[in-house]
Amino acid sequence: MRQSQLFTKTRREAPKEEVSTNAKLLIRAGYINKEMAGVYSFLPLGLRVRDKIAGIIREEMNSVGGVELEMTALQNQELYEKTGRWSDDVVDNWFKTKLKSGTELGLGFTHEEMITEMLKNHISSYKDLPVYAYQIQTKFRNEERAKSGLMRGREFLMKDLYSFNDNQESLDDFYDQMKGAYERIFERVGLGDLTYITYASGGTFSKYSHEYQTLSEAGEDTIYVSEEKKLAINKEVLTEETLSELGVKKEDLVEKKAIEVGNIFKLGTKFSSALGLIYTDEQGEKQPVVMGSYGIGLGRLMGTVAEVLSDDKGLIWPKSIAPFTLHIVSLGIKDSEAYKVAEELYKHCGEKGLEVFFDDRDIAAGEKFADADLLGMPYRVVVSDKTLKEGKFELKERKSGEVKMVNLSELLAIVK
RNA sequence: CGGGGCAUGGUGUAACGGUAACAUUCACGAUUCGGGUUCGUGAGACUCCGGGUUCAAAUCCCGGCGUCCCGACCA
Repeated sequence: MRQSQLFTKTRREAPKEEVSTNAKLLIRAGYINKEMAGVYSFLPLGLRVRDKIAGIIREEMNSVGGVELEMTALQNQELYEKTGRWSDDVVDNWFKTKLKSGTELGLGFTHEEMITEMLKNHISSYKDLPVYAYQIQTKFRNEERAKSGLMRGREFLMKDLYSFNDNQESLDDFYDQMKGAYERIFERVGLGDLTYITYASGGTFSKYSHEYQTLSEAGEDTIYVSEEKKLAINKEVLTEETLSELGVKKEDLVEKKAIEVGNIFKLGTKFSSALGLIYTDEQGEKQPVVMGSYGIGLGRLMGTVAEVLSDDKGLIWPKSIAPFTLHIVSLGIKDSEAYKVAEELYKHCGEKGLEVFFDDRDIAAGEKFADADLLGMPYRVVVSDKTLKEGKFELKERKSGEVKMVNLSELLAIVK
């Protein structure tokens, strides 16, 4: 893509009301636009990042047998009455609205009820199980306090997978597979080193649920990390009992702030019993389906990467989720030799299947460099009279700042 | 939901109770061309909304909306 075609503009300064690093940088760089507290639009570059994240999540969900669908945001009251979750006293972050007829509706903050109800049309025998269905869909939560940019929003895209198994053992087995999938997701988006599986409160049907927590001062959660075991314990379940069960000593744990980037949860038969999602087993007995749910907030994940992988100059995207891999900066004005060479390079890289962003604008070099740093593509290549004289390209890695003079094939090999 | 802060051109900041200023941005013209170059000319504001005090309110007081932070909450 040519930068001259991108309508978003970078800013020198972040809006004063934004304090969090992720919001400041993403707004300054033109990745997102704030509509109101906790509600952000995704602009072209931001959308590309979010789509990349979605792609990684899809691959990993599919790899453990997930099948994608999409449910609606509008949800009906009756369904939630059956599980007791319609009342504002029980769920305090509902957005509710009404049909013209006066019938009340809810804007979905989650989809356990809806998918369970829907699957009654599709599951009746043990032969129909397991079912692993997921979606990447917009959730609405009327948070009393939205905060920290993309970290806690009122409208946000979430991947939610729901598992349906015939018994606890098969649920447990799938649950472990999901742990693997989640680890791979966080690894692939560049947060692997900072992300810990974290034991958290499990609710009615299981002792623990698991959160994936990424270390960051911007986090809302306090966790206790065991570096040795590569796990953490949420403050909310830090008890003697937990410690002995996990085989860790209190003194080996380090208290840290962290961002919850994902969570997985065994639901048991809470929803299937309440809504009547029943199957017939091999013996002809009726049994409630055993469920689990598994969430990742895409915006929050993107915000987390922006938060922990950036520096004072701007964003630093891992190649896997960068909007573009290579940022070509031409320092020549239109029709100059440098511009022509840069354009050739742009076309050539495009033909090679590289995702390239071409700064073809006729502005000062300093501004281009500042923008490139702010936008944070993994690699920047400069084409100028200086580099032409040497017959090479100047390649800079955003993360390390390392600069190399390379020829075309070297360039392609590194950036690939 | 408790507590606290902030609201002024698109953005960031000034302005003792007395004509709203500067930077940036934007437009035009030069200049420059490896780290937001330099200069000129212009454009852009019912100072968040509603009340009140005062001869006079961006400024003081009350209420509201918005927003940020701390806490509480958080499948």
